[in-house]
Amino acid sequence: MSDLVAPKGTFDVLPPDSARFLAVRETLTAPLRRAGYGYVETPVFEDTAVFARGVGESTDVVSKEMYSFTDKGGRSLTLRPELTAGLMRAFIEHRLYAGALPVKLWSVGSAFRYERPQAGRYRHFTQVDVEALGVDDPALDAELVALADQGYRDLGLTDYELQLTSLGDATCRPQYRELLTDFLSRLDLDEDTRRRAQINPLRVLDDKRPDVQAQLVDAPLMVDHLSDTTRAHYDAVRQHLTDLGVSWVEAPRLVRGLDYYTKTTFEFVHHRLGSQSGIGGGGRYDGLSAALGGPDVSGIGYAVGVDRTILAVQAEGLDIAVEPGVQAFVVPLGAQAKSLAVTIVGQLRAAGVSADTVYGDRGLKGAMKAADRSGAGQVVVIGDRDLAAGVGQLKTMATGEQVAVPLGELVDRVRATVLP
RNA sequence: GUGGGUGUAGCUCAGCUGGUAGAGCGCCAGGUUGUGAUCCUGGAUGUCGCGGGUUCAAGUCCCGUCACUCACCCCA
Repeated sequence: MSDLVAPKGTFDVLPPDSARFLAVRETLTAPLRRAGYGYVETPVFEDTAVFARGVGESTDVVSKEMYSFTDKGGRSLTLRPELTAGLMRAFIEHRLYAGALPVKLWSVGSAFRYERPQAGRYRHFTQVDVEALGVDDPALDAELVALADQGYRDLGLTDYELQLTSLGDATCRPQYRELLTDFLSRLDLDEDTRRRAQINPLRVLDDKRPDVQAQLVDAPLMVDHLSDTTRAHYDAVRQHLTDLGVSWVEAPRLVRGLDYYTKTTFEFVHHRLGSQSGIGGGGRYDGLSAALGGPDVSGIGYAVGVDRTILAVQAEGLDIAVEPGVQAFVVPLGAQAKSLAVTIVGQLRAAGVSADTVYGDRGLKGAMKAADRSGAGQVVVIGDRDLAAGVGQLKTMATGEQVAVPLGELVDRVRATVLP
């Protein structure tokens, strides 16, 4: 084998599995298009400052997981570790905030983080990203959450839950943070955790270790210390979700690793995925636009991990999008028939029928085997004997029946049989 | 960054206490010089992850290394 392999933590998506990848991406994004969200593409790399200022210097993502490099012009660029900051940068750069609000956008694409690979965690992964910018309305929070949920349900997923909480805002979070810091300072924690408590005390709350959790049972929770406006916002979001028929569980210890989240915060957790169980998540962010030099507007968004969602689909045994193959196949015998076969295949395709033929030297048996594998229901066999008679043999694979059809009528006949 | 497991054919894996590499599936061909999916027969494909050591002899034992994988951490 060659010593050239896909980089650590990356993988290739190949047929037939790639059909599942396309189908999942399509199903997850269809609800967004139905809800009036517009498609956006932004660069895969951005000025490093977009993420440093947007995602937050204190986050693990920025402080140790970014693929940053200096280009030949001396610019510091970074492969995007998530899509939200780049979309927000575009929102500001093109002054979309000056138009009708909210601005509803979606995107899908690659993101990169330098992490230790694990089940469901890759250095290159694909996210569907959705943002509704410029309006702070709990109904909009609920819409986004419901759209994410709809995507999962359309895939047939059932063994997951929506975890929901509120992270407060600029007025109540600092107060709560002090309370929590004070509480944590009295606990018996290892040095790593202590350091984490200083950088972002909220993150200690979702530590998975039992001994840590045991100490946290009496920890103060953000939801108990929300300001009146934040409380009202959160209550309204939950009421809207109920009205939309979306179920959730309260997750007062839910934390997000990105600094910009405020108020509504949520995560979809799948139950059969091992430790990387979050298949999507997001929340509202009040400070992100301003942090990137834009106007002080609020926004809400979420990201769905396409790769993890595929793992969830497989874990639930949902057989999505088996490769359909082609509808028709042409088997030529001899050089003369071969050029006719190429022509017929071209005509079939132009007529909207998916079709294929054999390439390379194959005997009839091998060619029929290829026809079988192609999934074609209708197979045209043309040999010298048929050419002399001016016909092709049209075979229905399921029944084995075969009839002679005049060459001039073959394409129409196949199309009539195959297309509704 | 820390810890556990695993590396043998395209895939899934077997290979006992060291004796010179196998099965099933898949692929190709023949049986059927004009017919697939079944059946029968045959064939191709391996630096046994890599490097070093012990030994007459290493897939097997020892050391190192890399990769994959799972968990912590982190998060989609």
